[in-house]
Amino acid sequence: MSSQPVEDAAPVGRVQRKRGRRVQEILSTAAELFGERGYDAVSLDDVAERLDVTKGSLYYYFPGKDELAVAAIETLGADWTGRLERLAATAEGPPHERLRALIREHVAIAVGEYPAALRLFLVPSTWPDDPRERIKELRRRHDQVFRGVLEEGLASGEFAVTGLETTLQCMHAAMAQAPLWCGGLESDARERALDELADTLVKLVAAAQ
Amino acid sequence: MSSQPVEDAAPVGRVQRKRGRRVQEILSTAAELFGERGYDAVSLDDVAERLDVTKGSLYYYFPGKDELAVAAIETLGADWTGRLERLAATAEGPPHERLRALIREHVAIAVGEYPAALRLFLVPSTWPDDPRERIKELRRRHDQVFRGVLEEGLASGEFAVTGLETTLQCMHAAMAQAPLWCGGLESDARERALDELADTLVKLVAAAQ
DNA sequence: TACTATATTGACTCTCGGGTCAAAGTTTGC
DNA sequence: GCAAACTTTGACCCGAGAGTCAATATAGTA
Repeated sequence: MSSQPVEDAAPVGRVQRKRGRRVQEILSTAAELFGERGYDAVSLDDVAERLDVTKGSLYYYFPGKDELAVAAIETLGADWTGRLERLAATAEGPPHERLRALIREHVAIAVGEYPAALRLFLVPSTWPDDPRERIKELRRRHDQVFRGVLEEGLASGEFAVTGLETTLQCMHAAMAQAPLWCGGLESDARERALDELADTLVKLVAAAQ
Repeated sequence: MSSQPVEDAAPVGRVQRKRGRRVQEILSTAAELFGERGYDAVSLDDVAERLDVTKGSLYYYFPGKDELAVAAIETLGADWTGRLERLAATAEGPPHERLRALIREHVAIAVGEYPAALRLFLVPSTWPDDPRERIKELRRRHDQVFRGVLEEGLASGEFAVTGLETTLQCMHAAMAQAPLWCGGLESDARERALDELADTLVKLVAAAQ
């Protein structure tokens, strides 16, 4: 929004870029941790330890835990949604196959990398509006990937739903909870469980034939 | 709350029964609070305040926060499941109507009374086995109500599922998250949203005809 | 090399919330 | 009425974890 003087905006000095890279390192480490355990269960000491620095350093880059967490969650969300968007763009086949692939990839990421993602969307309602809005925005962009495929299938008559948004919410909920009940399974059993989950969720859009 | 005492009260003295009643008061108040906000967001001072006593009193009845919380969650779960069991026992009609009624009642309770119930099942994995097992047991009994209706419909051929347990997990997940996305709606809009949710979830068991 | 900007440290403060306990208050039973 | 049992209080301890900051180390630059 607020544009800066030209010399500050475009070609930032080497030092600035280095700082930028450091910020990214911190965010990506923090995203890992928050994705594994959720906001409450991660302390700044935890983040610092995984980065091999001390807590004080983090305050050189972020004003506080909340800001770091929101930025980390945005990093996590951008990564996750980005991968789904790429899949949606390249996947071939009829809508139900593409939808199934999306679901399958989503839960694979959830179970394997961000098992606590569910907790991240349970933002305490005591948080200020700005960060809550930013997290909702992540969710919107994420849902948009699924919504696209759903609308495609609805247009072609291959899908039918009671309500589009409700269907999306149900899918999202079931996928988000997947780590809870198949996180502990052996890898082959887990694969089968996730396959079954995908098949089950595809039923939500089945056209009565 | 319409629950019967969870604790088996063997000892008979008047004093003992009075103590038992006090325990139930505490549990039912604590269940309210934990159901509203979840474990982490409720302090013992909060529980004590709603009971118009001080924190110290709680330690006269429970050895610590965890024990109080687990007992309160069991109270909450017994109340909730009891209401669903009663509904399942009295409801008339074909399986899909009875299932729909169960779903509708479940989300009504979730949204109206225990909006944070979702958090209660996100038990930190650092907890000891005993309480975690007790909470899982609650979940089992709860699922059993739905499983009963599902099996009935499957037996009659009115339902078809990809996998019974997976279907249950999906239903449970979607119902648990309902408070997140229709908690803020006006009451009539909310009723419509919950109706739509119930219709959507019933699709999970639709037999391909 | 010397000087400056940047980055990191570690010891510090502060608050919150779980848990303890002796003392005071209340109820019970004789 | 009164002693014993039961219940509640409120002041206290403690550890965890967020946040602060002067001192120090490192990197960049002339």
